[in-house]
Amino acid sequence: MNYWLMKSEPDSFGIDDLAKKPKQTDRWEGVRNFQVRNMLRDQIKRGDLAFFYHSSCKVPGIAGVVEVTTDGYPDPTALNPESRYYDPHSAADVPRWFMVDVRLIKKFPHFITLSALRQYPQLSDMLLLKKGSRLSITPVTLQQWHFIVSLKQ
DNA sequence: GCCAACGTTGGC
DNA sequence: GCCAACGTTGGC
Repeated sequence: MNYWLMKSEPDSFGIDDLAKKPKQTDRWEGVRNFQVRNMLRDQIKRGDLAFFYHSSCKVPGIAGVVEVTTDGYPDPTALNPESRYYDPHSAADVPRWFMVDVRLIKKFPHFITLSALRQYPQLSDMLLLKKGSRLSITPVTLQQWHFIVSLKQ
């Protein structure tokens, strides 16, 4: 079992939007970066856990925990010309983009801000905090995971 | 295969 | 809105 951090812009889809979905589950669609695609296709598995991170907003940070409920499977929005995620280079028989489903496990009672995360030397190696790190999904180590979930809430 | 130009991400 | 950092594209 592995741990991840998944970014979403709360202005378009935040943790409260996930909470309103049936079964508090939704597709994590629209990833269009090859490194992240490879993670979704090959590494992220049903049963993995991930932090739900709010990015590109007034106060970025971790809002809660989600569970990955599927292995990676082809992202149908890539084939839909009406979708903002449409990719004309994608084809049904050769899927180019992948996604997983996620289910809300817990919204943190207190949002953990990015600036707070940066204060802990225990997290200095966290990929999210590395300069220039822009991937929308990053791995989290077991140690980092336990440290963050144990922060006073 | 190189690399300039361009596009995107995302914190600030 | 700015801009650093990084990814992608495409001419050569």
